[in-house]
Amino acid sequence: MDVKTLCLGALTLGDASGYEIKKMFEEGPFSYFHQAGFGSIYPALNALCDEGLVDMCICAQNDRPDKKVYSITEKGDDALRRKLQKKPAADKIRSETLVMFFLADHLSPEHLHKVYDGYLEAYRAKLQCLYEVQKQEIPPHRQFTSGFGIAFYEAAIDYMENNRHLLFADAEAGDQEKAS
Amino acid sequence: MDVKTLCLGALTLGDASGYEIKKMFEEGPFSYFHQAGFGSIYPALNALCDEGLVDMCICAQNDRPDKKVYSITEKGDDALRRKLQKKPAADKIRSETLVMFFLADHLSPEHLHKVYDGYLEAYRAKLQCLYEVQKQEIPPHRQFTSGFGIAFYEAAIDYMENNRHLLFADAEAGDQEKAS
DNA sequence: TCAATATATATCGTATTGATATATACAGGT
DNA sequence: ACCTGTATATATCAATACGATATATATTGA
Repeated sequence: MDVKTLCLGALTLGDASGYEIKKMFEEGPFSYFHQAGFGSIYPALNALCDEGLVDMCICAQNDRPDKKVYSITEKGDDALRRKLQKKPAADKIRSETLVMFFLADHLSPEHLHKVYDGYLEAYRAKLQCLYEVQKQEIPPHRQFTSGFGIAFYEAAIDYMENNRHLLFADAEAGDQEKAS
Repeated sequence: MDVKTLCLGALTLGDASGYEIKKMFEEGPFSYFHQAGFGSIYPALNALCDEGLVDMCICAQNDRPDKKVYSITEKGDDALRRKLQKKPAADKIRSETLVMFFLADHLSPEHLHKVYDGYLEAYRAKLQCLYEVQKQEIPPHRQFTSGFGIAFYEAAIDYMENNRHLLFADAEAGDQEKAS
């Protein structure tokens, strides 16, 4: 699924600028199952415009820089439906933090603690974002999607809190030896 | 975290060929938190070899094609430790399936059912892989890591089974109208 | 014998990432 | 008044990664 398809999907929620689409991936409804950066969103929107799948109009703002607002066309909606009719690719997860946990014996205990604390905090923040999303009135299939994210984050936070000792077992064994 | 670092990390578990490293990402211990394809693994191993971070020896096999077995050097282990001492980037999840669920109103009910069934099945298979990993004798910090994956997959499967009705709510409302 | 599958490496065009540049506007400190 | 930092907003580009394809050997089952 390329960024062009993702942008079309984002625009089915309403007209938006490239910057606003980026925020949907950063802290909005898409944030826990996909992401895209400016370097792929802006070229994608330009390409979609050239293909007639979205319309663009420049919107002047008083208190902020001007923005380009995009809206999906009927042709764009058809193209999106065609692209979504395919078999989805397998999920791709890339967690540098879990790589570090997996190789914890190659990290200093201080760094490992910092990484653990930062990860828990990031997950709690993400969970709060999702609670906000689900407060709004949304159709059932999107309740399902944001509920999925909530279930995932809650399980992850719960697991981390209750199994902390496994991760720090080696370091704490070292501490005990020092103390005795 | 680039593929070179990931390959170094994989080689801390023991000597391996490029093909074997790929399998670690596909169904092995790395499979639920990172992935890499041949197109990045083979060039990465060649680069690591040129830099002296891994050694390579060609291993002739009777019943299979020859393979190139790589092993991490002391210099490679130092380089890995240095790279792991940095702050990890935020997790990146890309799930085409969840994009489809989010845009379920743009899918045919038949396709949506197929995608749902396929996703559940894939998650159950992944969970079985992780149960196998955890059966083996592994140090506590790696029990933590595979346990994290198990907690995630169990929560996801549980959520999907218990909230199915939300995803298919629109389609079933349509069915009821037809039936009445 | 033929087709399919698993093992094994390699390459290449395309797409994405991540960093950087540019610019406007507002808020807060000195 | 001036400087810094932050938020908004768009754009570009080199380095990297992806995904498809090609090639080759060996085993298994029809």
